Order: sequence, then C-alpha cells, then structure tokens
Amino acid sequence: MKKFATWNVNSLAIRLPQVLDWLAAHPVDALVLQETKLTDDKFPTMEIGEAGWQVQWFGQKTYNGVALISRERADGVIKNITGFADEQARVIAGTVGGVRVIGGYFPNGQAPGSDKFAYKMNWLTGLRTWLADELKAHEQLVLMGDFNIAPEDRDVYDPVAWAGQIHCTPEEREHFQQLLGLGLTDAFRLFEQPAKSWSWWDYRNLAFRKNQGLRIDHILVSEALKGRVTACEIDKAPRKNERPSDHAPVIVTLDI
DNA sequence: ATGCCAGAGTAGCTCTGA
Repeated sequence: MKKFATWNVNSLAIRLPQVLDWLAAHPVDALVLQETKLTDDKFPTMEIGEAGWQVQWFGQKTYNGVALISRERADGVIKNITGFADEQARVIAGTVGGVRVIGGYFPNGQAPGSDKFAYKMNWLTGLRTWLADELKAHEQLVLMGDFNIAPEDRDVYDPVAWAGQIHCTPEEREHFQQLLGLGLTDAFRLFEQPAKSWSWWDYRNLAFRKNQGLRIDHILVSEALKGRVTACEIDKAPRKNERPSDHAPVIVTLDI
C-alpha cells in the first residue's frame, strides 16, 4: 500500500511546523507542496531532513515554489515543464518507489481575458504536451497539486455566482478534460464523496465555517494505477488550525 | 459595487492570491 498527498501551504516559512506535524500523523510515501514562497537558499532542508524525510525543492522569491517530500529518495528529478520555458517555479517531478510523482502549482489566471489567463492557457498546453511524454516513460504516474481549476459545478459552493469566473471557465475546464484525455483519472471521483467537498476556502467571509469553498486541488492517476486506488480524501483538519493555509491536503491510497 | 483575509517585500502601502 502506498499513499501520496498534495498540499498548498501558502508559505512554508509560516506552515513548516504544521507540515511536520501532519507528516508525523500521516506517514505518506510522498507529499508535494505548493506555494512554498521561498528562494532555494531559504528552504528548510535541515528541519525536514531531521524529521526523517528526503526532500527536493524548487522555489523563487515571494511567489509560487514547490517541493517533493518523500520517505525514499526521489530519482530522476525534474523542475518545471520540460520544453516550456517558464520564469515561475511551479512543477517538481521525481520517481518514488517506482511511481512517477508530479507536483504542480497551476497558474491562478486572475481573470478571463487577462495576460495571466493567457499564461495559464499556454502553461496548461505545455504541461499536457510534456505529460504525454512522461506517461510514455512512466506507466505508474500521479499528477497532484493545486490545479486552480474547479472541474465541474459540483466542485463549487455557488456555481451560479462562479459561472464563467476564474477557476470555472469553459476554457479551464476543457484543459482539465484534456488532461483526463491523456489517460488520467480524478482519484477523488472514483468514490462516493460527501456533497460539498472542497479543498480550498477563502480566508474571508468566514468561508470555512460556512463551508463555502472550491475543489481545486486534485490527484490524477494513470491507467495502470486507476484500478489500484482504494481511497482518496480531503483532510480538512489542518484548515482548523489557528493559523491555517487556505487549502487542505488531499491524500490518495493505492494498493501497490 | 467593493472589500473582507493572509503573506511577502518595495514596508507602514502594494501586489497577489482564489
């Protein structure tokens, strides 16, 4: 049995103690982090290593930044999307125990029609092109991260208000479907899930207390792993911490 | 119609996030 997880921590400098606590309680094979918001020289390599974990990291100043924490050392580590030139640190990939683990912090996109939205579309195309090659090279693959896409209306607390808004545009949802078209499966939807399951809640408006959120953090698995998924859950517990990230971790369990 | 909250850096405000 293997477990993999993803968590947008919204600053690892702030959230490191919570990440170490979470790992101690959830001994996963690999955890990918997004929005570390740290330059590589400031990454807490020591603290993570002392807790008994291997780690690969790829960051920049102020924004973005990703990491791959694993029990076994990750091989074949790649940073960002091969073939897609990018100033922003958004992807880290590595092979852990024979499984290709890809962690991504997908662009936010800000608003349809903006430059940032155009960047998001180009980035998604670049990701898909590269992923096709990764899937050819690695039969067992998990793509995890903050996709910044709510795939369907049931992934949105108020789909009428959010219709056509960022994370919910037809263009973004089409890109999500094209990722599935590569042979990937949304592990969360392999199971019956509670209605109103979200992975992100706005810090404002008491959104968590009112359970007003979006499901934008996902775990997609390759064909070879699809039949091996035994569970996929969102862990809301860390969102109840005193100083939480606005995102919750998502965990997948595989019978491999 | 807008901002709410949170984090980081150019700092005592602006930018970005979702």
